[in-house]
Amino acid sequence: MHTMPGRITIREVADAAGVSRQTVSNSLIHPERVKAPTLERVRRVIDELGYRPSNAAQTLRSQRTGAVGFELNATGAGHRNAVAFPFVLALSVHAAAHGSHMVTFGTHDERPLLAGYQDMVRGQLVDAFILADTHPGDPRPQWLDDNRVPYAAFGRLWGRPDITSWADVDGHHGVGQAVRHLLDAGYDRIGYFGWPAGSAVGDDRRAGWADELDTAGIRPGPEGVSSQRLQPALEAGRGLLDRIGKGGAVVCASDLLALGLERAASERGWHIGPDVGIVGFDDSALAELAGISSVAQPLDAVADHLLGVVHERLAGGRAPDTGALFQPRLVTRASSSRDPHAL
Amino acid sequence: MHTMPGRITIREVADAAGVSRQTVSNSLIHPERVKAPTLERVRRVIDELGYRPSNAAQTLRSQRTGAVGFELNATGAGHRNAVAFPFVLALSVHAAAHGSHMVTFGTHDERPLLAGYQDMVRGQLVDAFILADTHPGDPRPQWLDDNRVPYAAFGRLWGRPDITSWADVDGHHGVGQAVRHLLDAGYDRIGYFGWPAGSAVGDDRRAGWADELDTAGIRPGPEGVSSQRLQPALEAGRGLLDRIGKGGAVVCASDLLALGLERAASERGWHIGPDVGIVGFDDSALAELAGISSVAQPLDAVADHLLGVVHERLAGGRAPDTGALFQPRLVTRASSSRDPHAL
DNA sequence: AGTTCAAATCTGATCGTTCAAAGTGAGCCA
DNA sequence: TGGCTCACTTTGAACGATCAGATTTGAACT
Repeated sequence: MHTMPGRITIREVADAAGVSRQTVSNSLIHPERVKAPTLERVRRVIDELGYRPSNAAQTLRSQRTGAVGFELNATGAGHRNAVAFPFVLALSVHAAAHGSHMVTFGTHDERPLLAGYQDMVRGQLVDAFILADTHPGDPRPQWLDDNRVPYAAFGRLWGRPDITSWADVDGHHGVGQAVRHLLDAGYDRIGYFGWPAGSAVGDDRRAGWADELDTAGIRPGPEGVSSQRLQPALEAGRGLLDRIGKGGAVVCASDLLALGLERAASERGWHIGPDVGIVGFDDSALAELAGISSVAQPLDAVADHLLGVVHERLAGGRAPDTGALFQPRLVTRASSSRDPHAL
Repeated sequence: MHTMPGRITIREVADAAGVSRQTVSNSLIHPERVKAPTLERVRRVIDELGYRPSNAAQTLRSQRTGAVGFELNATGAGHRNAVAFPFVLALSVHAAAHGSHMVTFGTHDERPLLAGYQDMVRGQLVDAFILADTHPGDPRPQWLDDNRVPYAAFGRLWGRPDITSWADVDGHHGVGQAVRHLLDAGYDRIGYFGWPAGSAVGDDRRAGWADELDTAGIRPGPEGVSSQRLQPALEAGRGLLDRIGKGGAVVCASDLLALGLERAASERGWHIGPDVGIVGFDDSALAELAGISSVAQPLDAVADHLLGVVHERLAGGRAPDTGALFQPRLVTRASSSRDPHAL
């Protein structure tokens, strides 16, 4: 009856239901335009035949692909993709609710190939992009704006208030939460383990620590500094531990730094939690594995928001007046509890 | 002259170059059909206007989207996606060379929604799928085969020799390499730290250890067993260390187990490498961070191969006669060197 | 000049969907 | 009965590309 490799098209459905193509189309998109008995008949046929509208045909007609592009960079593997990976998962989950889907593309180079972004839009592969991990000096937002390529970015463009299509996580507040949590838990000195000054994200997090202690009327504890690698973090962590001493606690700028500190403590036989409190940042797999409390970024909310922003722009709306800041959530584990039995 | 929101279409290029649509099309797909001067003129116009063929139109015409779907599951985050994430990166990078791109979709449920796969094909969102992390009992391959949905899987279907669209990594051989490496490095006892017996992947890796030692004529060292979580691995690691003793080495079924063992050793002040050798499996970020030698899966080769398989099938070819097994590569770090100065 | 033939190029049809506009028929009122 | 409205449904055209088949071009040969 039907041709062998045949996809079910709207025409087959129309014929089987004894109506026109347009009525089938309406049954799906504007059901209120179709009389009840007809609607039901069409729906039954759609169900029976397993009809699904062709995305390609819809795209061609509407000039909208419904796809959002996302770059995965092969170079910054561990460091950059630690955020990008869970984030692309959140995007993929939430895209469905926005009637779209994610198209990922991988790049090798350190610097992104900007022209590639434009080609994908021109080739109607995607309508827009979500950028992850934008950082000061990232050329993408500026270039995409200049070239009218729609996008929304995860990460503030510090120092560029004119670029507003972003969402970010309030690290300042997140670290503040961590400090408060450690004070409540009974630690009497709260130190900070961060990155060298000068990075916008790092400075923001450190300020969250300093400000929260100031608010609480407590003297800042000792500070340690390390780059975002384990060995340096371990070494700097040793020195920091000497200055913190048992009974103190440390908020770290990242889970990696937290892990380095945790190792330094384990090395000298200290019990994490009872002897020294530790809180990391990002709530990555690292923190979960090592049982380290951490500040979790609300990736689902960020992903959902950014998808909303691009769809708004595609629907003709303008760029938002300002970026959106989301509040992170503290995930507590044994590393920030003085009670040795809390596992 | 040109309409405001206007995409550049093949027609605009044709008009600007003074040729027909078909000649433009030929210039891109069958350049040998176009006379040299014409070709050059068309190419110049394409360049000037920045023309890119509409993927939607091409898809509609050819009934082929050029997209390959990939599921990211939100539930098994740490555990399952540890493989899935680097793998989707490899897929995204290699898809370009196959003239296609990856479409990711996220699912919440533990069990995948099989009908969703079929819908995506019916809706012409993707032509086929790549599955990651297939495991015994995974319903997807069988179901996709039954429903004529093209796919290729990363991971053997142990015990189902009739399902052949897969590629996998030869864990047996990889562990064997690790054993040989440790022997060459001068460790005198080689133990194994694995998962409870019964998992196909785990048993395969363990056999690699036993067989390699057998070949070398050396008695198997002690064994430890733990589930794939850090705390149990740490505890089991303590016991295993007692039995291994200084001067021995351990091959682990995963980087996570390796990390647990490494902590157990650090705990008692042993130096990783000089006092006890450790090799993990997967070469994940974990291993890199902790400086643990590990067996790296050739994800690039696997991704490239699987994309080749699906495109072969889409081109009309049949399923391969047999799956493909790729050889992993040992990445050596300080954890498997007796020389304390090798960092 | 006329014929032949291959190379180069062009035209028409098509893929599946949706918008805009046109068509149909029942119900109502004068 | 004719005219009008309203609710529902259908038809034609368009989105942009490519294939198949038609047509033109030009060089070689009679």
